Amino acid sequence: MAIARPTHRRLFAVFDHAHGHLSRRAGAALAQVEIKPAQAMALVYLGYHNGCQLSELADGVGSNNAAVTGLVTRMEKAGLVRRRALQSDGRGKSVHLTNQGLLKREQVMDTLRKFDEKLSKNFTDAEMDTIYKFLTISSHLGSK
Amino acid sequence: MAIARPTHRRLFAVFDHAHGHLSRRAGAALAQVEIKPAQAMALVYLGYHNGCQLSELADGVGSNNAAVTGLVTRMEKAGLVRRRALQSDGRGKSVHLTNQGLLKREQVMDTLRKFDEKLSKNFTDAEMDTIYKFLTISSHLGSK
DNA sequence: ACAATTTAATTCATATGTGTAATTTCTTGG
DNA sequence: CCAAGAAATTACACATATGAATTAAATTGT
Repeated sequence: MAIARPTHRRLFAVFDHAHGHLSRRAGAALAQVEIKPAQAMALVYLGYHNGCQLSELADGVGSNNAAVTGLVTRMEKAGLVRRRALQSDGRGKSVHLTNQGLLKREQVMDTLRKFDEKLSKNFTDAEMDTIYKFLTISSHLGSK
Repeated sequence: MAIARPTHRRLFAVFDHAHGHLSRRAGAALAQVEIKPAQAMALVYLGYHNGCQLSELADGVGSNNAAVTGLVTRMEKAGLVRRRALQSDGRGKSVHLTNQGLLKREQVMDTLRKFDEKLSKNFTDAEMDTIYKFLTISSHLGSK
């Protein structure tokens, strides 16, 4: 057999392609609750780690510090979160959900729950475990 | 069992998180051949569909028409591709790899091949089939 | 204590993606 | 042929991501 493991070829290209389409679909769904995907992801993460620092949020949403600075600034302007200086470390700042941010997060969670169901409904539990494992490992290949 | 299919929860969030990290890693690898991920994806696609129209390229890289206009403009400026008017349809334009673009594409393919190998080495063929199926289906949930 | 290093956040220039509107060019029904 | 609609591309405003450089604050080695 001359062609080995053909389905494994161009894995990143296929992954990136899928992300482009999925991200657009998710964006359309999230537009119904008037929020952009990046801000929605930040809201979801903050629900589990409210009051974390900007750096942690950056890693939590798969982004970097520079991107999160702008993201949090826009979200602050929209009244979804607010920064607070750390007493323990003069360099760091923590990010906190406002009441409005909490409310928006619930709408986001509802929207994403439906979206996730559509995404996973054609797969068995075992298959989803494999997919989840792949995504998790990919996130930690070189977190730095 | 109160908690059903826990690993399936927050699927899109996990996917987006993984893409963020992977994309950064790929960007670092591709920086060695001095090209950005989006342009690299376009080069890869054009290798298989040289001379296609902008619209087809947009779908091929999981993006949209407006994004591709700017992308092709930057790539044209970099000497990697060039636009050509269609004789058959005055509205459309086709995109063609230059010799420089072809050369760059080979470097990109080498870089991505190594990257893909790292990504897939912890999975069996059967698991990769599942992952590939998930990514492919995700791309076609609602292409438009 | 102090200089060198490290770390957190920011700023900047640039690249990229998205929706909406405008432009130009087909295509089609009357 | 002409008006209406559809299609391909572009223009525009804005949100987002990245690397590099900057600033301020903490840490470390001596």
